[in-house]
Amino acid sequence: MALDAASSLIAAEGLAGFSMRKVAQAMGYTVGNLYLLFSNQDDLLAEVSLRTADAMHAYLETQAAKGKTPLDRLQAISYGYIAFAQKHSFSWRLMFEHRLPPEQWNHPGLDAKQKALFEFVEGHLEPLLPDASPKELRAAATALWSSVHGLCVLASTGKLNWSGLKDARPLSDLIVRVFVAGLKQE
Amino acid sequence: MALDAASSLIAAEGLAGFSMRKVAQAMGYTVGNLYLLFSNQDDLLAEVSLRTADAMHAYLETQAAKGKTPLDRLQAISYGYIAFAQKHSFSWRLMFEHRLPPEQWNHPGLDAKQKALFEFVEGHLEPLLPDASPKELRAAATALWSSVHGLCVLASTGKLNWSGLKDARPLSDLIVRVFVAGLKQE
DNA sequence: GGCAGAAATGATCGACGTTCAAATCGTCGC
DNA sequence: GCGACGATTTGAACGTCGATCATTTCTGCC
Repeated sequence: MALDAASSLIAAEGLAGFSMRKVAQAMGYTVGNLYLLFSNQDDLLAEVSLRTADAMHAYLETQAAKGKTPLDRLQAISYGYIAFAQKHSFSWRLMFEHRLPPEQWNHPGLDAKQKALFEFVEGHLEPLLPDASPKELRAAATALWSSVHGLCVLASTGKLNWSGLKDARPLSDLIVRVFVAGLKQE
Repeated sequence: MALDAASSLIAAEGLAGFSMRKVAQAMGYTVGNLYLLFSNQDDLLAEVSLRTADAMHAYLETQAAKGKTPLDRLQAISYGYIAFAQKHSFSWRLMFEHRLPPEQWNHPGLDAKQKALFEFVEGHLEPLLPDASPKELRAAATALWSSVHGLCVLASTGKLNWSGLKDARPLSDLIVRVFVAGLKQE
């Protein structure tokens, strides 16, 4: 329930408006108590990120199921990613803006989530590349998903506003379509 | 020289280790003085980001000049981007991790730099797409550069470590090559 | 009721961004 | 040399933050 309060606060105010005191107040406890549940603020935020990652992954699964062809599914996943990032903007951004102190960069949970997400994409890319080796497939999935992620990042931070491109979805379509077409040709 | 001190501090300790007091101490002044030069911390950091953007742009120009063919040049630019992000990791990350308060999202300087960077890529993509309309060209350049950026972001935050892919450059090559190949086919 | 162990508290610390009255400095006329 | 006045610089003060931990409060059991 500390996690509930923290997630709500992040969703409402973002990382900038977040504080341990606000979380404590929202859950009806005092600050000291939070440090009995989490070792520090980073720890709490990492748990919130984990939650968001789970929710996003589940959402992407439902979106992927809507596609008829493999290419449809990849595009549905990309759309879902963009939609999730826009709808839960603060929570989504937390996953990337909250940088753990480097000594625990290899957070076991977060690493596993990252891996699961990439493998999820890999699974949907595989039918389109029947002749690819596992290594090639992994590289292709990583490259494709990094691309979609980059688009999402720039769109969600307003760094594409300078051009008239206010909707990221056509660009997402372009990336997936062109990337898959180029890959088949390799 | 306030900017020099601030840039050095960011380069050395990153956004997490940054404080107005440290900047003041590094330049031999006291904190109050900084607020006569910059309206607040966000303002100072925005100026540091601007500097970094300029330095990066200049560096990418030199890298682009090394390529013989248009495709070579695009790949050289991508390599340069990755190299810059790795070499000046903290400074580069500042440009994206430092999120301005939303009321001044349209910082005139930063927007101009963003635009210049994308148009720079656009200029190098153009020879490869002689038949594209200006709108198609812009979309293609935006998509391509977002992709390279996404790869760079994930690589620089260690979020690709789960797979064995420790070097981002092969993936950069893959993205540029496959993307251009797919585009030609559109 | 009394008591031990668990649970929760909140005063306290140092550091942060930011402000602004006060102190210091530089440069004139005399 | 002196005084004076504007420009420059200071650093104490305010409120908030993450984090700590001695103290208090609660809970279940005899």
